[in-house]
Amino acid sequence: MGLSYVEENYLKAILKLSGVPDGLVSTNAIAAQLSTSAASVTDMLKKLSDKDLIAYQRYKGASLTNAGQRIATHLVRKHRLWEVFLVQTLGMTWDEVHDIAEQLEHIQSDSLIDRLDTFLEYPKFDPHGDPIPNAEGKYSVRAQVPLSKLTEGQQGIVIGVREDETAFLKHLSEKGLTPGKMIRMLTNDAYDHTIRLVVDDKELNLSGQVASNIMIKLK
Amino acid sequence: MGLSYVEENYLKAILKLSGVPDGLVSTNAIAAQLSTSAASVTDMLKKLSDKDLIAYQRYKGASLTNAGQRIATHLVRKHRLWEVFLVQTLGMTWDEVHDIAEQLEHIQSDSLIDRLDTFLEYPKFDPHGDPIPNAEGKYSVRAQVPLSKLTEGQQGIVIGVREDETAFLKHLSEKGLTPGKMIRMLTNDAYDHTIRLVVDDKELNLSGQVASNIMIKLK
DNA sequence: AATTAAATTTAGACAAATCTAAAAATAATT
DNA sequence: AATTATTTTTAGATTTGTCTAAATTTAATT
Ligand SMILES: [Mn+2]
Ligand SMILES: [Mn+2]
Ligand SMILES: [Mn+2]
Ligand SMILES: [Mn+2]
Repeated sequence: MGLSYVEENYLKAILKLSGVPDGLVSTNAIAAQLSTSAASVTDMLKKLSDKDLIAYQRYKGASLTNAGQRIATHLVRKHRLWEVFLVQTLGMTWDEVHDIAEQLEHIQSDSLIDRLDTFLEYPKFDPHGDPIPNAEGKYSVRAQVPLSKLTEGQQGIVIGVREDETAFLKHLSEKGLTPGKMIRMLTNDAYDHTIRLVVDDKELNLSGQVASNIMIKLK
Repeated sequence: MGLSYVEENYLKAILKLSGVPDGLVSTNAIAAQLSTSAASVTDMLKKLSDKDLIAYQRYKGASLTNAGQRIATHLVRKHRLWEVFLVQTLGMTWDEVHDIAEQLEHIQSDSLIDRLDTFLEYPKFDPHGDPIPNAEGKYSVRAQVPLSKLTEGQQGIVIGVREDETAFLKHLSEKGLTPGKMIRMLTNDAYDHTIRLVVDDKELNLSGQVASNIMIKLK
C-alpha cells in the first residue's frame, strides 16, 4: 500500500511547517507551501487522516502521527542524500540540485537509498547545511544562528541556508557566501537591517532578508 | 510541455514492440506489454497521435513519429544508464535493478543524465547486454544469436539477455550464466528443444524457452 | 459468400487530484 | 454584543487515466 507522490508531498510539507507553537499546521499554510488551493488541502487532510498518517480536526489544523512522521522523515532523508550525490558525485552546483531531488525523493526502494548512503559514506549534512536523518530517522543538530543576528565584530562560519530557491543560492555563490566560508560582521543596522561584512578579505553588503536565511556557526 | 510518465511508458512500449513486419504495433500488443486494457490503449493512442508522437490509424495500428522515437530512445538511454549506475556504482545485482530503473527513467533533467553518463565513463551496454543510446540516440549493434540456435560443439560468450524478469535473471545467476561467460553447446534436442551445455567446466541443462532468451556472441 | 471468431473502438462509469465559487465556522474589530 | 474579516470547508465541475460491457470492424472458417 504505497502512497502517491502527491500524498508524500503533503506529508513533507506538514513536517516542514511543524515548527509552529502548538504543532498544529493550518490549511492555508499547507496551501501556500504547496502552491495549491485551500480546498484541495482540506480534501487531502481528510484522506491522510483516514490513513492515520496525520491527526486532523477540522478548522483546527493537522499534525503528523508517528507513522506519518516516519514517512516524512524518510522522504527528507532521501531528498538530502540525493542532493549530496548530485553535488559530490556528479559535480553539480548547490543551486541546481533541489528541483531534481524533489523528483528523486519519490523513488521507491529502501535497498537503493541505503546503498546510496553507504556509497556517499554516510554524510551528516546536505549541500545546503541541512541535517540528513539516518535510516532510523535520527539526525545531528548543530548550534547555529541566522547571520542577521550577529553583532558588530562577531565572527563565524557559514554552515547552511534556510532557503532552496535557485536565484537565492546563485546570489550567494556570486558573493562567495557558501558553506565553510569564514565571515566577520562589520555593521548590522538596527533600523533598516542592512548588513556589511567581510568574506575572503572582501567587504560586501546584504539585505536583512537575505541575511536571515544564512545560518552561521559562531566562532 | 512535458509528458506524463504514463505517456512516456506508452512510447517506450511502442518502441519495444516496433520490431514487427510493417512496423505497425497493434492495440492488443501494447495492452499486453503494459498490462492494461485494450480500451485504455485506444484512448492513449488518440492522445499521442494528437500530439504527433505516433502515427495512428484506427483498426490498423501505431508507429512512432520521429519526435516520438526521439523521446522513447531517450527514455531507454536513461533506463539503461541508471541500471549501469545501480550495478557498477552501488553494487546491486542485475536481477534487482530493472524495477528501480523503471522509476528512475522518468526523472526529468538532461543535465543529470549527461553527467551520469560522464561519471560512468560512457558505457555502451547495460548489465543485461542491451545497448545504451548516446545523447543523439545512436547505439552500437553487436552480432548475436540466441543460445537456442547453437548446434552441437559450437562455442560462444554470453553477451546479454532478452528478458528482464527477476526470477529469470536469478535463475541464470545460480547457473553461472552471466554476461562474459564462455559456453559450449553439448546437445540441442531438435524435438523437445532441451539443451545441455558447458559453463565453467560444469555441465548443465536448460529449457529451449530459457535458452531462447540468452544471447550469444559466437566464438 | 455467409458465418464465426478475434481485434478494436466506443460508451459510460469511476478514482485521484485539482479548481472556483458559495457556505459555514472562527477570529478580530468596533 | 454585534459586525466585519479571515479561515476553512463544502458543493460542483474538470482533467487524467483507468475499467467493463457493448458495438463495430477486420480476419479466419466453413
Ligand atoms: Mn532541497
Ligand atoms: Mn537541501
Ligand atoms: Mn531494464
Ligand atoms: Mn537492461
